Amino acid sequence: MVRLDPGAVRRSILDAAESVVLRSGLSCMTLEAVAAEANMSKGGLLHHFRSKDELIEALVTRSASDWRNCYTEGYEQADAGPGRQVRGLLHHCLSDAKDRKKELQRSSCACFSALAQNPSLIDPMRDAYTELQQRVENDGLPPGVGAAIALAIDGLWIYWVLGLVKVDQDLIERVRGALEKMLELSQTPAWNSANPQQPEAREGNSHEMS
Amino acid sequence: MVRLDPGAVRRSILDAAESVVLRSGLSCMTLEAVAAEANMSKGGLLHHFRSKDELIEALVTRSASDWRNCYTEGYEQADAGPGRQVRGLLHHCLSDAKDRKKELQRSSCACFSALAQNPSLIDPMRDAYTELQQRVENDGLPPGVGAAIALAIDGLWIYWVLGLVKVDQDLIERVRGALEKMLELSQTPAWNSANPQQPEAREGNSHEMS
DNA sequence: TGCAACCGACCGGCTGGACGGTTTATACTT
DNA sequence: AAGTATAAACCGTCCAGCCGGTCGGTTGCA
Repeated sequence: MVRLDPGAVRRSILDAAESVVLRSGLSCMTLEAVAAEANMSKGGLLHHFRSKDELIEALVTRSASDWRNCYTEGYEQADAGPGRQVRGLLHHCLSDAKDRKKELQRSSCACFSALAQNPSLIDPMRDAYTELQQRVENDGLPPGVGAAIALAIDGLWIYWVLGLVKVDQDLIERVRGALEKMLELSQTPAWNSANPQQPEAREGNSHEMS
Repeated sequence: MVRLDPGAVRRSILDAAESVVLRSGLSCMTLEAVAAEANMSKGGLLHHFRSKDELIEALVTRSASDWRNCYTEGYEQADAGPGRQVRGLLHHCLSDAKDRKKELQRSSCACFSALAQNPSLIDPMRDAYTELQQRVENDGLPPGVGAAIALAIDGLWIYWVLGLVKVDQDLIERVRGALEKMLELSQTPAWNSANPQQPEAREGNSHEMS
């Protein structure tokens, strides 16, 4: 048995926890179950995570950082110019990179479940999403376009993660096609001459949804 | 004390359960806590729901039916013609009908949490979303457009429900504006002449995300 | 009288966590 | 090289609290 670096054990425990959640749901994510999945005893597990809450927190943190990596990678791989982040998302998140996506799905799914259990741990996740929102707003596109595209991608993603609709490759391609056309047209004069029905005079409330 | 119709008690219990989940998270949704919130004893609660699972199932079912009502109402209120369902969504789901939205948020949030506990209860929710997906695909718009708009709206909705980003009225308006322009342009020749980067030759895999 | 609504005490199983002990690997000493 | 010290990693048992669910009883409307 080769000595692993300390982080590796923690990672393998987190993997185990995700497996348990994915297989049987959050209510089955007991310390014992996680320990068994990680091939160790509960005592050993508690040596690495001082409490169940700490384990859950680590789960969320890792998932947030995975997500952050995902969209920054997408950004870096996209050509420079307006809409770089959005193009990165479209290519990176709707691509066929099966394995990485599987991993992200695992972690996202477990993370959402964990957050349901303890909503106060949402901060790292919110930070990641808020950062993406800002990146996309400052992407050199007309207002709302980047946000709309990012939202659609996230919607698709969450549908998939939660199993709310069957997300097949056809749906992905149709959506991707529509979003790409939107992206392209948003950079032509046609976009600004478009005349969506007048937003009826907004009454002065500035209430926020949340 | 006026005699309430039997459904009313069940509804008030469901309301109580949602309140508990919203206030303290799923892990605090014990029968005792729900009963207390509903001003009755645990025994009384169990008289109306034979088990906790039955309570959760009712929570999910009600939330799914609320959601279904939301988008069918939107449809009915929209003018006939292509994109009716999508326009209904845009108007209905991104509108200022604060109260109804608050209610929907409550039920959605609690429902998602409950689903984390027992994923096998997802069916009614999936049915509602799948139906919407179909309605939107058969809405007389170019392929993908309706789906993309519905997804963006849902993404926004889920962001808000889960508290993943701060969804303020400005963001809503920007997104709504972009989606409405997309909707309009999708019905002009400019849409079909748009030439999104060729989807690279699809390899023959037809794997689905889920 | 009957029946539905409701109460609250109780039970048993589960689970998080504490804890004392054991193994294993590295560091230090001679 | 051999012995020894030290600490980290890990184990398995135990306990106490919690929580879902049961059940016998009570109330109050029809």
